[in-house]
Amino acid sequence: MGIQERKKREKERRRQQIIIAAKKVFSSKGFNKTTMEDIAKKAELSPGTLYLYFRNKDELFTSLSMRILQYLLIRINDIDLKAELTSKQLMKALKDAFLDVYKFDPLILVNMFHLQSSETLSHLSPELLSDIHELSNNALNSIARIFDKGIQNGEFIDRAPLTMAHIIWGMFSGIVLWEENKKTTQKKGEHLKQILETAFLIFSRGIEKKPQI
Amino acid sequence: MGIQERKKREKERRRQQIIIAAKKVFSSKGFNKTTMEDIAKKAELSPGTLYLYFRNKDELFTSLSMRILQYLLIRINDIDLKAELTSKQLMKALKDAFLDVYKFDPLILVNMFHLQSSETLSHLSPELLSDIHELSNNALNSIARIFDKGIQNGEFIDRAPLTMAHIIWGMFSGIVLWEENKKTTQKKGEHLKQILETAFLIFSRGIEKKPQI
Amino acid sequence: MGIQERKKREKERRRQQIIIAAKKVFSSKGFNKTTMEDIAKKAELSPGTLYLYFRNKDELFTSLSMRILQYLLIRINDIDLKAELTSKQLMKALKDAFLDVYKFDPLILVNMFHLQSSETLSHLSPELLSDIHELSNNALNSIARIFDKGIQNGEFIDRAPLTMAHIIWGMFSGIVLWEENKKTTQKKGEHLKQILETAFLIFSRGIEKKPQI
Amino acid sequence: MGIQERKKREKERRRQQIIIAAKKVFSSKGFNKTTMEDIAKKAELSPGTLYLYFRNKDELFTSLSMRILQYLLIRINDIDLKAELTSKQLMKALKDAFLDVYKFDPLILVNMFHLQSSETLSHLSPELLSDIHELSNNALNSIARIFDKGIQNGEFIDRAPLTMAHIIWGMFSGIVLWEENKKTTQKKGEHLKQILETAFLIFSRGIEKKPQI
DNA sequence: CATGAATGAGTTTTCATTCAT
DNA sequence: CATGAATGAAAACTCATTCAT
Repeated sequence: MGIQERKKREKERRRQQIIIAAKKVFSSKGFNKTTMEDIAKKAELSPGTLYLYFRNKDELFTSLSMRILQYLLIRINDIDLKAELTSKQLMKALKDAFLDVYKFDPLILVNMFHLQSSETLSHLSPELLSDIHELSNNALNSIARIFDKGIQNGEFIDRAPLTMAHIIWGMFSGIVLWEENKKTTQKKGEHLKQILETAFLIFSRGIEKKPQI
Repeated sequence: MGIQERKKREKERRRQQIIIAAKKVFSSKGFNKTTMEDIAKKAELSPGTLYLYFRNKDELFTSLSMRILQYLLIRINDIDLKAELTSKQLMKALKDAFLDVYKFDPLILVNMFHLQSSETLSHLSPELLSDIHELSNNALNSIARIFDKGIQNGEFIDRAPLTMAHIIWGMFSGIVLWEENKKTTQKKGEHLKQILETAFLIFSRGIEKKPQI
Repeated sequence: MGIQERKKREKERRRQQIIIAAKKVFSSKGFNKTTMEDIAKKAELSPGTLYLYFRNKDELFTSLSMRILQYLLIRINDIDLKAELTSKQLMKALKDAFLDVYKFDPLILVNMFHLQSSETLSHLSPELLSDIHELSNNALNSIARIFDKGIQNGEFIDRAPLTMAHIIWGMFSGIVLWEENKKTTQKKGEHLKQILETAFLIFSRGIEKKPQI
Repeated sequence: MGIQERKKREKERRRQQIIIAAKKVFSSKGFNKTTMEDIAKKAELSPGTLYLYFRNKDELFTSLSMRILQYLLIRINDIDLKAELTSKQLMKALKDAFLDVYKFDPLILVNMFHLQSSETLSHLSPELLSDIHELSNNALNSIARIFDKGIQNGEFIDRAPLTMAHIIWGMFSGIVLWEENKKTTQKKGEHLKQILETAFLIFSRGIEKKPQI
């Protein structure tokens, strides 16, 4: 059984290797221009091997997107709700989590939006599909719990916490996408971190009953 | 010259026809999976004809994005700053403008984010490229002017108005993207209008010095 | 409408061109080793063009098989039942038809047996599938009618005419396959025409109530 | 040497295991679409193991065909020519032998006809090739001897007995192939046993000088 | 002996684009 | 202007076979 487990771990490691290679190619070539052969070369594997770990190209790219969701989920869950953090402190922690997600991989967010076509979806295995749903729902629910705490406290305005979660995630990813976009099209772009800081400030003030500053 | 003008108008109309067809196909198949033939079929034209109106596929898709920016710009510019509107009323008008943009075309927004892949942009003609930049800058500047008024008034917190414009646009498009995404992947999705209303509420409270409610 | 019709005819002609090229390649390289590119080259077309006329490789090869069934059907239907032919003469005509089918294309018969796997079938369009069924059923029914005449006459033994049709077709194709097989494996093989003559003699005697010779 | 023999027996048993698995996969997927991995999976072995027992794919498939020839040969040779059987009785025995071959393995017959593609045969080892030839020649010669007896008796018409053997084998295998084919493509098909009975009746009458019934 | 991950050449298939009509 | 058949380069994907463990 030790052997079986080790093999499983190794298989998973290989998958991650490929995903990392794919991410690198994707970052430099863009989604459309990235071929399976490019990825194979970067991963120092043969094209055929990729298909031992991913059913098809769409599934490989989808797995890429899942990594960022997984990372977000981990970071969110790290924000310990049990500890005696004030809502203010929780919001700060949430902001940091999001900024880390961005640092983790600015371009992978872009990739996530390729998931939305039903054409792509139809190429995915049902398991992968439900994994994605579970992941994103978990992440949003975790965020919602943070807001809920503030609402219970009487510190936040009384709106559906899940809706708030959707808004903060939408705001975050929208800003990142838009600014990455600007960066490539106009070769400038405000300093993104600065924009995100302001965005989170506005959001925080927006949900607090008695915002200061 | 009357003839020339009519011809020009007709040419423009045909372009719009194609853009509309492209948008429809794109929304059901996704950017990557949409082929020129798909679009030609939907527009009831031959593939070759598409190339009489658009230099190549990338240019066609870019034109798609420009429509929404154009529409947004028109709606924003309709908000008359000279009139005796309070900042509150201006924010309300801004919200309505965004909601109209969404109603105008929920799916085309998604398309806009495909522009950012640098490989697409490198195929565009310089004119088209600068058109896009001008459009989006104009729109953002118009929004920024609204915020600026509120800041001058002392009603809004004192942050760079252009940054605020970026944030509201990012938030808006991010939420729309995310929810449209949910709709296709999970076949459900909160009622988007509701989410946007809450989002604008939070944003408004977030930038007001003394938020009520 | 004249134009439309001409185009349709030309399209059909092109299809036939491709089928003929495919047949040639198939005959010299064997089914498994024949690639789409081989066929394209032989037809002096590009690989992509093949896919304008056939959905995929299986469909192209299936169309190949249909030609022989079509040819058989034509030849069978040429045998005029109304004419004052004796059963004996009808059998002679039938034999000649089969020998012509063989001369038309000895190897294509082999190809027909690739149709039988459900895996292949699943790649075919439903229309093509039903075309095949219709064709083969028509051919068998036509043959059966010939036998029926002899049975009504009292010249043939009284067995289900359709069963007889199945038997003569099975006998014919089985012998052809087997001998073609021998030819390639053993580089010899009885003279096929001779064997078929004897086979038809035996069959004829077998169904006649009072066989001579 | 007892050990050696046991090892040899075990090796042979394993070969048979693989052949049986191959046959199952082959019958559902067809010759061309069957992969070595499919077979390995069905045999609950790894792909590599297959190559310990068979030089390559073609050799594996050829071995499949040999089984049925071996079985046919055994059954034919069981028909004891020395015993005081009339030609009629011999024909009956022959028919039973064929029906048994069919019952033994209806699908493997199909496989035999894939041997004929010359590209497959060129990959075979010379030993295997001559084994096949020997087997099939033996079987046909045995059948021919039965016919010869009837000819000598004056009961059968005077045609080359080997030709007759080819015809009966072709007829038999052709009918089986055709009907199996029908079964998979049309999901119906006359009852095969009935057709074969009629076929043998017709054949018997066809070769008898004075057919009854 | 057995494994099964890896290979990589070979194949099918796609699709933006062109061009003769 | 409009067509749509044809292109062909480029891409995705397959699978018989090998080999280190």
